Amino acid sequence: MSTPEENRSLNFIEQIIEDDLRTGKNESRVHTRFPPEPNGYLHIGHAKSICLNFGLAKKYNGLCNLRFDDTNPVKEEQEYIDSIKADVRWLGFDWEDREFYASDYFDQLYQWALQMIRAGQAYVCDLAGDEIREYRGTLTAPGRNSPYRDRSVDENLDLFDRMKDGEFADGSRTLRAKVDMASPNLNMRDPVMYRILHATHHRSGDKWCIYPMYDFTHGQSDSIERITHSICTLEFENHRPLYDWYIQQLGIYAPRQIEFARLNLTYTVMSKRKLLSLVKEGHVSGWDDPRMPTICGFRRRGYTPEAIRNFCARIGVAKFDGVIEIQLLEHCLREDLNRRALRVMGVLNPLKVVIENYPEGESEELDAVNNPEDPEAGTRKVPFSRVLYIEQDDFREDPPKKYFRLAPGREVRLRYAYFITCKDVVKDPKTGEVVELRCTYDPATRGGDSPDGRKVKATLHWVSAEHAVEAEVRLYDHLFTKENPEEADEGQDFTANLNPNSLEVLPSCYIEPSVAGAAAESFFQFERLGYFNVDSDSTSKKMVFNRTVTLKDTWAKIEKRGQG
RNA sequence: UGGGGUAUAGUGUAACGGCAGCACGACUGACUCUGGAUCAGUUAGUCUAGGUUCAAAUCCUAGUACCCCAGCCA
Repeated sequence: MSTPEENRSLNFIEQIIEDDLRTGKNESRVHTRFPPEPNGYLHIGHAKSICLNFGLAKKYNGLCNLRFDDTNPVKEEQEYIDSIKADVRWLGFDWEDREFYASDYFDQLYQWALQMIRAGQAYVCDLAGDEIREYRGTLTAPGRNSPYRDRSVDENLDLFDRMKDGEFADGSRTLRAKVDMASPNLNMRDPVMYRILHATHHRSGDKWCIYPMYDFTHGQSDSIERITHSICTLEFENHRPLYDWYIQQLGIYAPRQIEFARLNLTYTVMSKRKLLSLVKEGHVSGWDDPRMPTICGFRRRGYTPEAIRNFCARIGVAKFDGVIEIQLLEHCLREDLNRRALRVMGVLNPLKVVIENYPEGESEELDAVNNPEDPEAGTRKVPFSRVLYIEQDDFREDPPKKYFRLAPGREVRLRYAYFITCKDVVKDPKTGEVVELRCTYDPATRGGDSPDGRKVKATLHWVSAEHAVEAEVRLYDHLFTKENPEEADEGQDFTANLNPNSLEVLPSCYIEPSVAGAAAESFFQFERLGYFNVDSDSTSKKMVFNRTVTLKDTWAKIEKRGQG
């Protein structure tokens, strides 16, 4: 038995594995697998499973397979297989040559079905779908045996053969395991092993018109691949007795199924069915819409694989079915991006600033550091001239208490440039809106420090109007307004909780010229505005940036507190 | 009136009969050419009721709450 010291900080799966390793089970091998059904794109919940399965294999010097659980041809497509492989790779995992398909086991599975028929453990059932349901009984009442349960082996063999040969219509017959119609576990009440499906499979084509069910496939696939620990989510707990039963009847290598709680995140949904409907009903632009919790959605949004992997490591693995706050994921991203994102200056909502005492038609270049946290990131030149843009939020005509930024008569620093003082405010005569600031600069403060030791309370980011890159910026908010959109009001569609303000497009933003030509999916922190990612999917002529995540905004907090 | 699971600060996760710890969040303060970051600090927890024990989150008993299962989906 294990001692507490050895087990400290291991999750429950690691404890099982280490116990197995100690007792020499499975020849002391660790072999896991990630087994998606190719019927949709991978989401952040799959990332948890991927990190777990590949992570465990790596930690214990084992292997992890990629296996497509493709036993239902009507839902599966090659497009999904391709996206799944791309997403797993992007996350940073490698299945090497171990890319498997349950459909490659169809022949073997068929032989095993024959073996069970011969052993009197399986029979062809002529009951229709609703009849099977009726015979199954309910949660509290036992089921009844099918009238076809006692067919002879020969008749079963003959019928099953003819099922395979396409003699019968979809739904007219099934192959069922003879287990126990009175079992309290409904999965054991003579589960269907094979159904008739005259459908073209994305890989095996029209070779088969009968397809094995999940339960008759998964454990055997694990067994064939000699998986030691078959890790799946909690809803399969009720299937474990069947998983074990098939393997025992067949007398084949027995992997161990272990269940853990799937990931739930606040302000989003995770079920493939719901994500599919968001795509199909046009609530989002596609599976890779930056608001989607899909892996490719997060990628386009500007999440890094490192951040997602780190997130998966932090949330841990347990059997408690809870909900993780999205703030933790955002924290992991900020943590990563803060280290690596280049800082550039950008203005989302421009306010024109004219430096009255700066000569017209002239400009100069100033040195700016690329990342204050990383000296190796170096410096760059930023052009300065008479007409600039600053952020509208950085000026208040009538500043509230504790507001340190620009206001009439006030002096602030333009980052890496000069101290400026606001002398005058120009308003639109019709709307009264502030449209321009007239300022003066102090040439002695070049670079951002005053030789006389004068201090300013705020530092603003800015861009030179004539040099700036015009860009389109997309600001994203949570996809749903509710923390748990699944808990929609009784009978209400979950889409009722979609956030109508989840996407805001700012068409006329100005970014300093150093970003020009930046590669897609590179990221920046626009000083104080958040982290941004160059969008790879842009059809606009301008550069398009997605805001990946905001910085923590202390001013918003101060303001809020003032009101409260 | 069935079966299978799960309960530890707001959230997630440790502690495996011996000081309830960590992270995120929230709140204070320091520092700062980003009101960011960083640093320091504060906050807050064992589902309930009994029992065993010198000692219980942990073992026992009885409850309670929540999740999953009646697809020819996975």
